[in-house]
Amino acid sequence: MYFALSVVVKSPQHAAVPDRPQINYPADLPVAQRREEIMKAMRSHQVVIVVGETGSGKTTQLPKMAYELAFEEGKSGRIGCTQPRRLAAATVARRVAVEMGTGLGDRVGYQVRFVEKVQDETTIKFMTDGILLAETQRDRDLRQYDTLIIDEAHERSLNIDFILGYLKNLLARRKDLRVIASSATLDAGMFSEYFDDAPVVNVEGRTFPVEDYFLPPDSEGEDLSRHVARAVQWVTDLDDSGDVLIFLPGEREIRECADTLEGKKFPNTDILPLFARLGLAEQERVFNIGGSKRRVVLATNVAETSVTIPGIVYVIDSGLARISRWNPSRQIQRLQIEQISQASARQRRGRCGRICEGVCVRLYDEETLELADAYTDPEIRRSSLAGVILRMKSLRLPDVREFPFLSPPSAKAISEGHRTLEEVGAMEKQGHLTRIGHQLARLPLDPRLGRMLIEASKRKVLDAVLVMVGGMSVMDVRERPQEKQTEADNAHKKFNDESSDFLTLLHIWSAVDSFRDKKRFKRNQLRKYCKQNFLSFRRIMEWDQIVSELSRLVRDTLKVKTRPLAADRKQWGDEDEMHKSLMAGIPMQFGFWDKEKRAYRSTGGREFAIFPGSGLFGKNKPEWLLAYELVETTRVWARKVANIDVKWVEELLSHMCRYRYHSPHWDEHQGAVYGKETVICGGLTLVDGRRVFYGRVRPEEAHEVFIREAILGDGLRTRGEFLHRLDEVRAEVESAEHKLRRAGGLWSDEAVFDFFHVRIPKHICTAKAFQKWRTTGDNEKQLMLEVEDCVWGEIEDLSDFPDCVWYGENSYDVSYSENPGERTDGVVFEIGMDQIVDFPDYLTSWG
DNA sequence: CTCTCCCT
Repeated sequence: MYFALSVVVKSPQHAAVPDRPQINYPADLPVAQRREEIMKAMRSHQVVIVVGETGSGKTTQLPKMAYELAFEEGKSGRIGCTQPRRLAAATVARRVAVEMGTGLGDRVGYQVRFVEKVQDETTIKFMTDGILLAETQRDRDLRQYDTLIIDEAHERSLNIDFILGYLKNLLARRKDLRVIASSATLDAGMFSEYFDDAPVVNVEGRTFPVEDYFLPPDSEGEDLSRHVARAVQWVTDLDDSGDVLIFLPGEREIRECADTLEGKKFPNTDILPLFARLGLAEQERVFNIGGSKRRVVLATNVAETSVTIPGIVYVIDSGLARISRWNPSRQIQRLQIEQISQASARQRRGRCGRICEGVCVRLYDEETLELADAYTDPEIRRSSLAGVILRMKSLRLPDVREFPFLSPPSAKAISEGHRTLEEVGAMEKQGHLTRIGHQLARLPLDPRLGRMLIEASKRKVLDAVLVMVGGMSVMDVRERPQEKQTEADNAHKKFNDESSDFLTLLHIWSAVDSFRDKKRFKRNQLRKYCKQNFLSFRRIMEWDQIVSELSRLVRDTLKVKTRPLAADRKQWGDEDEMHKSLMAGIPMQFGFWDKEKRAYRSTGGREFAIFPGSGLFGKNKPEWLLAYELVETTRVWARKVANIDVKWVEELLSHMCRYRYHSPHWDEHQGAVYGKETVICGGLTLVDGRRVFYGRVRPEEAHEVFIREAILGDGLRTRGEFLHRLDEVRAEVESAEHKLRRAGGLWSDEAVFDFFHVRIPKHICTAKAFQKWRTTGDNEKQLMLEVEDCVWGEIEDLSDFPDCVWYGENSYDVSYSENPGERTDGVVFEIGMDQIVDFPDYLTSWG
């Protein structure tokens, strides 16, 4: 039931434009009925907001309207239509191509990662929003487009928010550009206000009514699976044939609920789990409708947006979802179960009522729904901003804080993004991109992963690290079906590397690689191998494509050639160098096993445990680990780890280490000043009290210790003439002290220290260097000190304190000492036995 | 002793 709209080609001067195909709008689509209104709004405004629920047909019909309008205005540029997901971009393009009667890739085309079906004459181009974003790097004004349609804007992904902000700026520069933001959200006011009161066109969905029921947990505090079972029973009592879709937060809950439901033995029922990590075959079971059994699908959020399950009559909503939130100050991704927003609840409810009237059973009460957030926080408020900031810098956009984001990110998140970029050497303190930063901006990777590649190229281990980085950027290729967990674990064991999950990736790669004939995979054999070994064929293919793409880009941006990873491990390259390369991207992601705490302690006071999916899980804990990604669920898990040598941290991160030096002392045997060194990085002690040659690290302090302990403390093995002089002077001063009854009151170590300090060159702190200097030229002469050099101020007249007293013909030696309380305290005359008789009495009272 | 979902 289609009806054709006759359209008149207005102006013949655009005859050069290719033949215009007749544009038909399926009349049963609500959006077709709003065509006039939408086109009118587009004629009079640069930006139009179209709000339409699923089934309104906006995704397929808006591009055609924009095409019609562009033709009417004689524009020849493209209409770009973005989609959040690759599959959607491809399938929508195919549909629209059919509706417009052209081949895919001709007038209507699409581009997603790895696939480009676009030619010069392509006028309507569907693409993922990531592709459009990438195009801003090559063409800042997006000149190829006259119109851009941003679909599913309500999803508020990082890409969408960035594109909206970018377009807001671009619209001022390009008055000819037309933008349509299309959203399923009721709150179009926000978008409208954002785009300076852009008109909003509402299009109703083509859906059947859905009844709502609230079935909160019973007063006993029943657990989720019993609660779900009760809801399924409730639905079954109503109708035992309509298919049911149940929204649960995660795989574990799905598994538990599946077990409980199986136990209840509902008649004629298939229990089908559905989540993104599920193997292809198991996912496909969800799409096979028309069987005789009633299907109960237990799904995560995949079923909310990404996967549309046909034939659903009943939705059971647990009201829960795992939501990822990046904690910028701890640099940990939290993945906790949360109450979903009202918008998300509405989306889940909308998954039924598409083929007939539906029922939505909510496992919470009405008040909970009313109290829930209106919208899920947009992704930009929940993610690390390093990548976004890098991209903005590379596009030479103004500061992040001034960028017109729909929801501006927090100051904390912004500064963390900057810090991360600085950490990997992409940005200087002042905020300028470095050479590395510019290179990273050209790689379709998280900046941290890109940094690993750059480092690997320097360290000559690029081929291996390319495979590792590719493996880290795809979902785990290992599959672990519920029924065959131990079987899968056993199959995976042969890939496990005992010290590194990153090497495990290489082991898997090289196993898969053997199914290549030259460059191409022998697909059938590989598929069989994957099945036998519990690997995901699809994700392996994706991995392979990413590695090829990256090696091409690395060749262009880093000007380095790559080669396929060798079959023989011995030719992979230096494994230490590989791990050092990884560390360049995730410098602060290491930790050590704290035996007492029984946990890994990481930088910034963080703690983590090895994720059970790691090959290092349950083994004797390596002392130092490198951890890619910390995720907090039931506890903080490190997903992929490798054993590292703590020395690497110091070697690579000396600029982030704090070095503390203490206990310098003169080592007479070595003839040098040694001390202790403690190295701390991110609050972790890497090295505690390592002996260090002090002259290297603290030359001034070492020089002082040398003077005090080697010279003043008599610690030199080769004593020069000046030291004998020192001894003499010291004795002289000491004697004066006794005469004056001022022990220690004249001699000043500090004065002597100063004497040597100004005369001995600053760099000298070893016996050898000193000896060389002292024996050169007249240097030693400078060191011959006098009494005046060793005392504070002037010495009083000592003529009243003779060392020898004459009486008649006899001379008596006199010594002085200050030993209060002792017999030797005071003046001592040395009188020979033969002299006693002549010793004058008055002398003893002298003084 | 286990973790939502996309994208360049």
